[in-house]
Order: sequence, then C-alpha cells, then structure tokens
Amino acid sequence: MSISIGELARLTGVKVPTIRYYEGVGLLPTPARTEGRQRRFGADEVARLNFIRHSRELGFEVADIRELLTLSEQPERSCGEVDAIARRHVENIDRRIGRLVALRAELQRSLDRCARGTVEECRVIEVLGYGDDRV
Amino acid sequence: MSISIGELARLTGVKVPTIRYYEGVGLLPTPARTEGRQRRFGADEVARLNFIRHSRELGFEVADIRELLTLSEQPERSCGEVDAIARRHVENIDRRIGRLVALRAELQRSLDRCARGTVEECRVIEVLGYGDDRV
DNA sequence: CCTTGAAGCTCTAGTGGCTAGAGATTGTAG
DNA sequence: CTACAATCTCTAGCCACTAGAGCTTCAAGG
Repeated sequence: MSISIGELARLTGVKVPTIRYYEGVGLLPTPARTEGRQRRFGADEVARLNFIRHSRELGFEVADIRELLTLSEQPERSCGEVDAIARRHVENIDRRIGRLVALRAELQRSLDRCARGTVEECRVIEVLGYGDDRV
Repeated sequence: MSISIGELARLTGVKVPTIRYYEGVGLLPTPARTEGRQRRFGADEVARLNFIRHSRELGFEVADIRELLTLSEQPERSCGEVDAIARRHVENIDRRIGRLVALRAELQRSLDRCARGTVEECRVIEVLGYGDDRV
C-alpha cells in the first residue's frame, strides 16, 4: 500500500494542505517520498490521520493529540493518563458551555425587553453601553 | 477631561495594547495627541470603549461591533438592525452550545466505559481511532 | 532646573489551526 | 510523447490579541 497525499485526503476527509500542516507540526511522521519528492503514505498513516481527525472533531488541541498519540503507542501502559487528558478536556468543555449559556441568557434578556422602537431606546444597545442590565 | 491611555485602560478594564489595537482596526477614532505624540482621551472614548468591551464579553466579533457602534450613533433610527445582529449572534451561540454538548456527551460516554486498564483496551483511545463509538 | 523612572511610543513577530495563492515540478492516462 | 491534473515549496492571511525590543515623553521629587 502506497498512496499519494490526495488519496490520503480522500480516505480520511482531511484536506491536503492540512495533512502537510500536520506533518509540519509533528503529528504525522516524515513520510516516504518518490524520486520526484512526492509524498507516499501507507496504512499506518491512514489510521493515524483518522485518529487525529476524530480527536480534532472532539475539540482536542494539537498538543493534547500529540500526547494521546504517544500514549496510544504504548499499549501495555495504564490508561490513566489518557483518561486524565480526556477528563480535563471535558471540564474545559463544561466551562465553555457555561460561559456560552450565561451570555446567551444576557443577550436574550435584552432582546426580550426591546420595544422594537428606535435605537435611542433600544435595550440591546443600552446593555452593551452600560455593561450591565439594570432597567 | 483628558486622560492618558493608561488611565483609560484602568477605567475600562481594557489593556493598553488592546486599546491601540482597537484604534488600528477602526473601533476607536484617531485620538488627540500631546505635543510629544502621546494619546489623550475624553469621556466619549471611555463610553465607546466600555461599549466595545462589553460587546466583546458577550462574544460579538469586531465586525459586528463596528456595525453596532455605527447604529448606536443614529438614535432616531429603528433598532431592527441592532436586534437582527443580536439575534444572529444568539443563533450562533446556540449552534456552538449544541456542538459542545454533543461532543461532551461522546467523550463522557467513552470515559464511562473505560475499564481503567491498559491503553490497549482503553475505550477513549479506541473511539478516537475508529471515529465512532461502536462496542 | 534637573534627574529619575514609570509610562508611553512604534514596529515586528508570535499565538492556533489552518487556508489561499503563486509559481514551479511531477505523475499518469491516452 | 503530450497534456493536464496533482503535487511541490514558500509566503502570507485569518482573528483578536499579546509580547518584546528599543526608543521617547511625562511628571514628581530634590
């Protein structure tokens, strides 16, 4: 098995420039090359890139993925560290959700109170200007 | 009233380099200068910068804020456009919350099923590798 | 008036995770 | 053998800042 970067992109759903980017930041190993210096990949890289792609879809950042890849290469090791990374990430997501929910509420509150009149009496503008939502 | 950039920063909670950045991208007007070319601000700029800060805290991007500022300067106009920007933003936030909730669930599911054994049998790694969560 | 030191100035570069484009080369089907 | 799609490297851009270098100015104390 020896495929081009375009084929790898098709197989994994990761764009060609992104694959080269992942190589540059060390998520993918330096690949084999043809005589004309074009990249050629094997089955390992397909698996690895799928791993990367799904990790990104779940919101892991590149540094975390690097660590997860390293850990996944040591199969007999305890998965405590893996779980720790994942739990940390869940906590991170919870914080982000919390923030978004709060600011959604504030926005919706000012929208609800807007009388659909002029900008002058607009609650949305008022809230933005005063920095709190007193009436 | 004529204050330095540091004082403006203290009054609004916006960092000095960020104020200069906002000037550069056109959120703040070109300020008055002393003979030695240091910036001097007035009450208008304090209000405007508070508006910008709170808009950013609510997650509006700079392009939206530019528009909101322009609209807020036309007080007798209908606030329909203001509300439209805010509603669009709420929808945006809802999409982001939805995505985060979904991927949090997937992560938590694989964490729950992890037997705390070796990396080899780790569900978290498995889910990342296969791209779905079949058992 | 003079010194000192904090605060200000401009400019460049870096962050993360890509994406876009220029301009050259290579692979491959007909 | 030719044509053309795919690939190559390199640079720059995105967003909203942040950090740092190396310089100048302001304001208070002596």
